[in-house]
Amino acid sequence: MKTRTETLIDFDNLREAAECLRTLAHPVRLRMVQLMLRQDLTVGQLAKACEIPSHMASEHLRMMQHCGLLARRQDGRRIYYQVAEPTLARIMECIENRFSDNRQGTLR
Amino acid sequence: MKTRTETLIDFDNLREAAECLRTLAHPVRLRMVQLMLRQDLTVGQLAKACEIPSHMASEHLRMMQHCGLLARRQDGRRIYYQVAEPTLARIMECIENRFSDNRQGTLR
DNA sequence: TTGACATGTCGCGAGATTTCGATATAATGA
DNA sequence: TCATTATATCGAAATCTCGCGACATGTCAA
Repeated sequence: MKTRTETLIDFDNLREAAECLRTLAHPVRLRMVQLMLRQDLTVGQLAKACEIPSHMASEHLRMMQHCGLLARRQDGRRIYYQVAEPTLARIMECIENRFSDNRQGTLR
Repeated sequence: MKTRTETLIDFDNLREAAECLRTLAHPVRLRMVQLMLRQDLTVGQLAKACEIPSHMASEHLRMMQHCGLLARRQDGRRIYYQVAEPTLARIMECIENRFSDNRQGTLR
């Protein structure tokens, strides 16, 4: 049986969690995660979908890989990134539920 | 039946989602949310629990209220904040599962 | 080997965020 | 009213982030 304080995260882990969230907290990176959860895409395809130059897409993806959210796979000169952290899919579900336009008006 | 593109959030909403996540993405604010999900606490109590001066607690709380995550209730000169966004509880569950120390080693 | 393509790295300047002390407001009790 | 307590606001300094152009690397096809 778990007490509630067992799930109080210690401060070092909170710092790490905050870093991951801060990395995720960018409109382009959120879109990229949404796309990656739906299909396998290269850096260039993700860049095009987000309407940014591919060298900037590369940087966003590197940031997310760096904090463990993404994994990288190479195929020739194409690089594919995919979601590596299962929790991320669940968090995106929450966000999609809350921020999709086709929702029954709660807040705002 | 939903197609997947129905849940692709438009860019304005992504910006808003990113702002909420950025607001959440701070170790002290994460701790505060954890505490508020467990019990009703005043600004001063939250400040003490987080070992920060209460005027800084006040500022963190204001930020979270500003983007709709918290609600504010006054009782005399005490102010109580509480989680107003149901999604936040679900996101914190995800984070607690992923970052609690008593977990079966997945990443890292 | 050469050229083109795909991705990654570097460093800059503008702007945002964090932390903090000082000060302000507002409610309470003596 | 006056002092005290609880919370909030302001403004400055240090630090971090964003978007970008310029350049670098690595892979392939001819």
